[in-house]
Amino acid sequence: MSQPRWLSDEEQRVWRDFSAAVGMLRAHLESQLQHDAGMPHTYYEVLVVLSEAPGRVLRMSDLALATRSSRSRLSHAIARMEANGWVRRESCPTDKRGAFAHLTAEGMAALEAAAPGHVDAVRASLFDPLTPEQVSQLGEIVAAVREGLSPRCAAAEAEELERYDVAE
Amino acid sequence: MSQPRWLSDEEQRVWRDFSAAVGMLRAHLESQLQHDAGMPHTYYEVLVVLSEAPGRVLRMSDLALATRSSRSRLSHAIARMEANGWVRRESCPTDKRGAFAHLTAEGMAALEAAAPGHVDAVRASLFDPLTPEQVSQLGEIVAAVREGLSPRCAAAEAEELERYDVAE
DNA sequence: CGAATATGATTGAGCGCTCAACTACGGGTA
DNA sequence: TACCCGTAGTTGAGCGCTCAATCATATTCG
Repeated sequence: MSQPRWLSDEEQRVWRDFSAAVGMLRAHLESQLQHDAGMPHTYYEVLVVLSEAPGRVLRMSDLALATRSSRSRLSHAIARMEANGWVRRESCPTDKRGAFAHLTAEGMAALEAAAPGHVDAVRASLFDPLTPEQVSQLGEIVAAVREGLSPRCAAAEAEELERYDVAE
Repeated sequence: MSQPRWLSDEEQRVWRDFSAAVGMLRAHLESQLQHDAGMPHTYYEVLVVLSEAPGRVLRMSDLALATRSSRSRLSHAIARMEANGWVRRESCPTDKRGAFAHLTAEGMAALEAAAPGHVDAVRASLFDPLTPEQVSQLGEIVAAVREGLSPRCAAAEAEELERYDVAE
């Protein structure tokens, strides 16, 4: 750990290309959605998850988990989306702390209006440049990265807690 | 174009995993840099590019190009980084509109302090979960995506201009 | 030359995100 | 019952980003 292990030449090249490609992809999709549908990509993801939930309703916490978002971020997001008429908040009768987020008809309409353009953009910028073989390779690669990252978060949290224990 | 072409099941699965993996990776690296070095990843990239430039100086426009950033974003960023003492602005004598961004010794020190932790995080979260073969596959994939995205930007710009021509 | 246009860079407003409180409620234990 | 801690969700401040407008200087062309 003391001696920094730098990246190999190939790793460095791959990392820089990766960083650039992902950055450009994000920027491209973000701007496409913003221009054509007037929403950021994260809001789009919220609409997608809600639209697939039974009854188009989800507890805030579950929605945050499904969108890999913090509760705070989701809370701010839902506030805006509620102002847009895309979502309605409902309080939970069994747990008075809880809140539901309910997709409205207008929210569903906004999603349906946004989806085709977004899907086209995703295909054009990600899948079209790749061979079918590369698509399947990419599938395994991102699955491995995701796998490696999930426990890592847990470990970081544990370390964080441990630090608190030591400090106090 | 009129009938929306949806993603295949595999494409959808790959896209969602990709989106999740990239999001988690970004969040992880961003928070690591913010916690350990007190800077966002974009500032880190500015420091890297400046540190590799001859004389550690670059024109604002060139720096924006190299970091794939808008001039506006870079201008705001350099303003903060100058306040941090990491960068010094200098006016260009031959073109009075121009400005140079010059990496200071403190900026170099900040980069050197941040680099090992960041590189460790990149390796741990991206390269360690992958086989060497997957790394090389990923290299070709991101190169293809990047390639596909660069002309696409140019095309979008052209279309944008055309729209203005038609409108007025 | 002089007017129109193009280019380099900055600015301010508005938005989404993070972080650290904070409120409010639920569940466990003495 | 009363207390304490954990959980659900919200809030406000601060930051980085985008977008459009602006300023100053180059360049092009009638």
